[in-house]
Amino acid sequence: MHKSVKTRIKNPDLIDIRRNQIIQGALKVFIAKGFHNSTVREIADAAGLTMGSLYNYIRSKEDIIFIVYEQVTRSLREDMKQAIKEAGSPEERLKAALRQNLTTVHEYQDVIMFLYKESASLDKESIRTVLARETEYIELFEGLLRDYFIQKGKKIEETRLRVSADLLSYIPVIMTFRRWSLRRRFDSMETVMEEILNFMLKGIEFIEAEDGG
Amino acid sequence: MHKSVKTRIKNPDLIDIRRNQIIQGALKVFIAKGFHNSTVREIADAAGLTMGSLYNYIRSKEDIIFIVYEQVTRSLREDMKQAIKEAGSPEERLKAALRQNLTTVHEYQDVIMFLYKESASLDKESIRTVLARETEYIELFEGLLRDYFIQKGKKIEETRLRVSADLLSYIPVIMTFRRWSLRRRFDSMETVMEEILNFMLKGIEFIEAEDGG
Amino acid sequence: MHKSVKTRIKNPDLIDIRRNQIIQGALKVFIAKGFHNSTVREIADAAGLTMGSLYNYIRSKEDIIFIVYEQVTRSLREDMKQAIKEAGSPEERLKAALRQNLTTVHEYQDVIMFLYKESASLDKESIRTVLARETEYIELFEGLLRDYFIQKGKKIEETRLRVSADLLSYIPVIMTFRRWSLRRRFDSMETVMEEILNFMLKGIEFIEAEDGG
Amino acid sequence: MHKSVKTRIKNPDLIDIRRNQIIQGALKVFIAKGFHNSTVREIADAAGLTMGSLYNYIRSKEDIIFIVYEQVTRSLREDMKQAIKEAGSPEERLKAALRQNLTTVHEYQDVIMFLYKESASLDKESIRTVLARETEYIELFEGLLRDYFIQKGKKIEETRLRVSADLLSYIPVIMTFRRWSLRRRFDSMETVMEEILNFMLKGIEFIEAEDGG
DNA sequence: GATGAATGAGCGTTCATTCAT
DNA sequence: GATGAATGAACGCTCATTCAT
Repeated sequence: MHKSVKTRIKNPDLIDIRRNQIIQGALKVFIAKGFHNSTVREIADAAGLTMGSLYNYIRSKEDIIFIVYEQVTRSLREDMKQAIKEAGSPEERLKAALRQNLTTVHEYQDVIMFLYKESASLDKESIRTVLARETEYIELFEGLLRDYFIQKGKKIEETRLRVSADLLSYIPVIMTFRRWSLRRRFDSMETVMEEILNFMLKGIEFIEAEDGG
Repeated sequence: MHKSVKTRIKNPDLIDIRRNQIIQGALKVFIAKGFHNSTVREIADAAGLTMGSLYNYIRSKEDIIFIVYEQVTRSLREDMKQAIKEAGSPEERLKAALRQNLTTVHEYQDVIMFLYKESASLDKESIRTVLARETEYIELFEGLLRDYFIQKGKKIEETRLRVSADLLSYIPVIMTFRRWSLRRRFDSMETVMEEILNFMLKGIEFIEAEDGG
Repeated sequence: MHKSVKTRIKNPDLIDIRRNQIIQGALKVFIAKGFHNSTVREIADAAGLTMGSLYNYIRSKEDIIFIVYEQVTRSLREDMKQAIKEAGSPEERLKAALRQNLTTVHEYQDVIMFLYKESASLDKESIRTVLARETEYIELFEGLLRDYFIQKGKKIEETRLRVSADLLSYIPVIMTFRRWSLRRRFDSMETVMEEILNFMLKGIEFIEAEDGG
Repeated sequence: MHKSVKTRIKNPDLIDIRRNQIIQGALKVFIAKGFHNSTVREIADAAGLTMGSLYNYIRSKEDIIFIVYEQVTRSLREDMKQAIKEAGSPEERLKAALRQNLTTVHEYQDVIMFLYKESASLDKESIRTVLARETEYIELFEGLLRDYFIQKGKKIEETRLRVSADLLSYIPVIMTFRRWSLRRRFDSMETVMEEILNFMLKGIEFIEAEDGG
């Protein structure tokens, strides 16, 4: 499962157990203080491991952030695939994806925030891996948009479609970056999310001038 | 000018000169290596100051990031005000603002990226200050949207208007966060920017189904 | 056989088997990286043992270097005794010893180097044991020199004889300490060895002004 | 003076003062415990510096051993040059060099021992530098031997001459490696040194069968 | 007001050793 | 008698901050 990061431990089940401890603990600490302000000791504590034991399962602090990224992005991808699978028509599938993205981003704001802020803390090779996963995610939206336009009999503009895929996957993240302000300025985040969904749907010409949520 | 950060120095002109040196130097270093990987020594060198002298104008490393934030966000706000001032009708003003936002974000990608990634390095009080400035910026968009809708004679939906203001000011930042991916997938960033602009305009019902750039 | 280092294991045959594994593995690792840069884990791996098993046969890392010293110096002594046994007259025996010493040192340069460099890593008591073995070796040369001088009918100068014994056994080691330099400056090590032999023979007045090798 | 090792300090006089403190302190610690068993903290203490201050003058623990090597070998070279300068004829100069080498090695046994044992602890580049210095030293002996043979009108055998240079510079070191044994077995080290000198002189055919010291 | 050497707490990491299974 | 995960003290090193000059 977590094969790409080398370990001194031989028992693969134990590796999974401990790595999950590490991921949970690290995520808590990283969210609270950011990668650079988190010490390995804190992470070990949060993971319920001793320093020495932690280092039996990773080789460096950077390995920790990498396995956290791996796990979180995998989990997000799987949630998304699950959400789509349950929908029927291309239109429903696209809408389901947009909703899923919104609710996931909302639900895991802290984690999402962490992902965006600390990507620079990954080493070169890890960044490549993570970007590849991100691209997968975007391409999923591309596919959904393509299917939708085909079904609608609309002409597909490649550039527009691909830019839209980027925008659609990212726009919900704005909620995360502006959350302090949004919470103060709006009664419920659900309303905000509806408005964002509308904005996105209009943006891709889904709806022509329907009014509201 | 830079009064909010305490200093040991009496001569106010000197304070401004030195603070600007610090800001320019620090920005260069921060963009290259991030806040945590930049040492105060490097910042001092980049600013053309000695360690001791630097500490005559700031009290801590965190002061540095704060004055950089202050300066950069002020500069962005001023550029925006300038851009709007030159436009005529509410519609032109809004469009000018959207374009200005896009081009500024594009031009100062590194700086924008730095602003977003390192906000966690600001202390509580600084964050409050910076968020207040950000809110000013958003409110500027709110005003432009309001004027535009009034002129158009459209009914103003408060929530939608305010969410849109958030989205419009932040969507261009997507370019920054996804730049590596976008550069690889698109021939020119100008095309991408046009598509983003279209997406935003549609999002706020500016255009009804025009097709293209 | 390896009784002096305490062990938890009862079966003496197994002790010998495992100790030999340890010695062979450790020697390989020590030669490659030196004592301090070798980890017990590496030694265990090289010996084909697990960490836990290794510690059933030694009590500490220092025990390992000690049993390696024991084994290597015993082996060198036995080779020397063998070489002498085969020679006839005192003169032949002395020359055989000098040649054997030279070729052994040449052949086992890495091991010899290790012995000299890492002696400081032995604990006080081990050093005493090892030095005693070394003295045996020197005394062997003393005996050979004494026999030779008696046969020659020469007056024996005790001090000179004993100092010579030290010099004769150690001069070949110069090859080891200066090997990089010697390799660069001379075509063949065989020539160098001949010259060293000549030098030693002259030093003990063996040869009076013969010229060459 | 100590230019080759980078430092954060600007005042060159201070660099020399502190580096000398470091060298003296480090040498004490290294001699007592060897390079690997010495901690940087111990070295800092022995040098009368704090950890942080020490690291203002060197960049790594390996830098410390390098500047120690530099200083010690320079000092040995200078002593040797001084000793030769004062002698007259080639014969006298050669003898002076041999004596100087013997007495220096005797006097600085601990330091010499350290030099020979810990050369492996130098990094690649430092080893090159140190070996170059060593070669200088050997070549000095080569030159003295050459002058001597020319003066004597003897035919010069290149290989023999060069091997002899190696042997002559190194043989005294045997005293250092065997010191515990020698001290026990001989009344005075002066006698031992005389015998070694004789051995060397005979080895290079200086003396033909004179008897004794 | 400028200088830059000094400080020391705290970081990431290693590894000899133990001991429950 | 073998296994290998757990341990934690100690290592080399960094760097924001201070302060005598």
